[in-house]
Amino acid sequence: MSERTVPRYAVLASQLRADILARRLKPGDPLPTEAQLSAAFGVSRFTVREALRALAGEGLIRRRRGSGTRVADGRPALRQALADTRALLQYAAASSFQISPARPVSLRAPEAALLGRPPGEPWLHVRGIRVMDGAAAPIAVTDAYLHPRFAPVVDRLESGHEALFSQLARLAGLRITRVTQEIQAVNATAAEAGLLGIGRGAACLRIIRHYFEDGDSLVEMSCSVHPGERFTYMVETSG
Amino acid sequence: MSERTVPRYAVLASQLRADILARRLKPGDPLPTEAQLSAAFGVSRFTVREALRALAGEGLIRRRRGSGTRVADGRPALRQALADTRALLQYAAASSFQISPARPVSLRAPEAALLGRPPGEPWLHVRGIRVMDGAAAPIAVTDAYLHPRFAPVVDRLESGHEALFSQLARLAGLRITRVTQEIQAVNATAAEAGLLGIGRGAACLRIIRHYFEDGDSLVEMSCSVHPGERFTYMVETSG
DNA sequence: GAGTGGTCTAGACCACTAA
DNA sequence: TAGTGGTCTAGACCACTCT
Repeated sequence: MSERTVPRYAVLASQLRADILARRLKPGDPLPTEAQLSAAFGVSRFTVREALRALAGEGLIRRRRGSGTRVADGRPALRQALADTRALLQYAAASSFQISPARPVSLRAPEAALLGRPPGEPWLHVRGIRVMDGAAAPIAVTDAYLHPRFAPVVDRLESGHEALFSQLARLAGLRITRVTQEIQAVNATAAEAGLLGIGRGAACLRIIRHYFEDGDSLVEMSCSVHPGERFTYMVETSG
Repeated sequence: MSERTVPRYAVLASQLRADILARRLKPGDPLPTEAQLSAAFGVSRFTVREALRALAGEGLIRRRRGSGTRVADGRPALRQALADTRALLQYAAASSFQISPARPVSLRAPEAALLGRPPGEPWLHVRGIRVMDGAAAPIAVTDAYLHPRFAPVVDRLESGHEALFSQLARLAGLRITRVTQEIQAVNATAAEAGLLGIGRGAACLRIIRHYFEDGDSLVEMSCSVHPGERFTYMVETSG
């Protein structure tokens, strides 16, 4: 009765990730060596390395030849929060999202251009406001567009901590394999300024995301606007 | 008389990358299968996969189980330009950078806070303006801070297409292993607006980068300000 | 059913770090 | 010098796509 289709390296990575996020392994602490992990979990060194590669890609650990592997220091919160679709979930978990009821729209010219889609295309529109846990002012206003095929389930979408695409995964078997993001600086419009509680013209980060399913079909788009002074996007890369 | 210390997968990746960037392989074109590449280059499948993994990470190719590997479509220009330090070089190659002479500074309070360093710390400061090839208006004004140990060579830094850290690699054996980036939206100051030819208060992307060498020693920092309407930061992730 | 990429094993040698 | 992570080989089985 063993699990299937979830790779062993992913299981191992989740376990180590949980240890780090729960601070059972603290910043600076050494991880077991590859040989030790390999023996302890009864998997090959390849599998161990795949797991550690994932964690390194998320910025959670740091590796050095000859020296070893240690838990990365630095803020554990939003750092590299958007490294991959798994990490996107963690980001969503630290904030909550108040959404409006979904309604069908056909893209008008300006939003079509913004999203890079043909005008008139049908989508399901949801407007959401994101607030970090414990904070008062919102960190984003988001316009999300869902593929019309989700029409039967959009009424069951809920506000809260769970990301939209995660809810859709549960409700409709959606499986995102790729996300593109375009990040730009824009001056807040009057409407955005009102929603975010900032001055008109204040600098904002606008992040346009396109979510693709297996086989490159576009299933969700979103345009988020974050107040400049309340939001920093962090990326870390090694190579 | 073979090369050393440059891994075979990196050689293979460079070769395929060059084919793609030179459009000998066009968007949508299929790449040879892993087995074919393995046979053609006389390396194991592992080595082929490491090379392809690198290209996929840069957003240059797209892979699908059962289906094959194809050159990614979409703008080849700045997309995922900052995926890793190698790609950073390509980004620098498509633009040129006019720099001022380096001079020693000790960080004043505001810039120290911005860069996350203690006030008074000694660095070598270089101011640079970046212009895309063939364009008139600049896409960035950058303040770079180099580690004082580079003092003997900073006079040999040149304007042009080569990135600062790449020049330092050549001149002083620098080897960057990690880069962190913080991206924020800010309103242009009067000084920035003047340098960039935009209106005061226009939304700009500010990217603060920290460059680390082997062993986590900080060797370069930079703060770049890009006009919002001329610069988009793109990220693509799969998982 | 043939062929693709994804996962995984059991080895090996090497570059590098630290003691 | 002993031990680390980085590279690499030669296999294997599987999930998936395409026909």
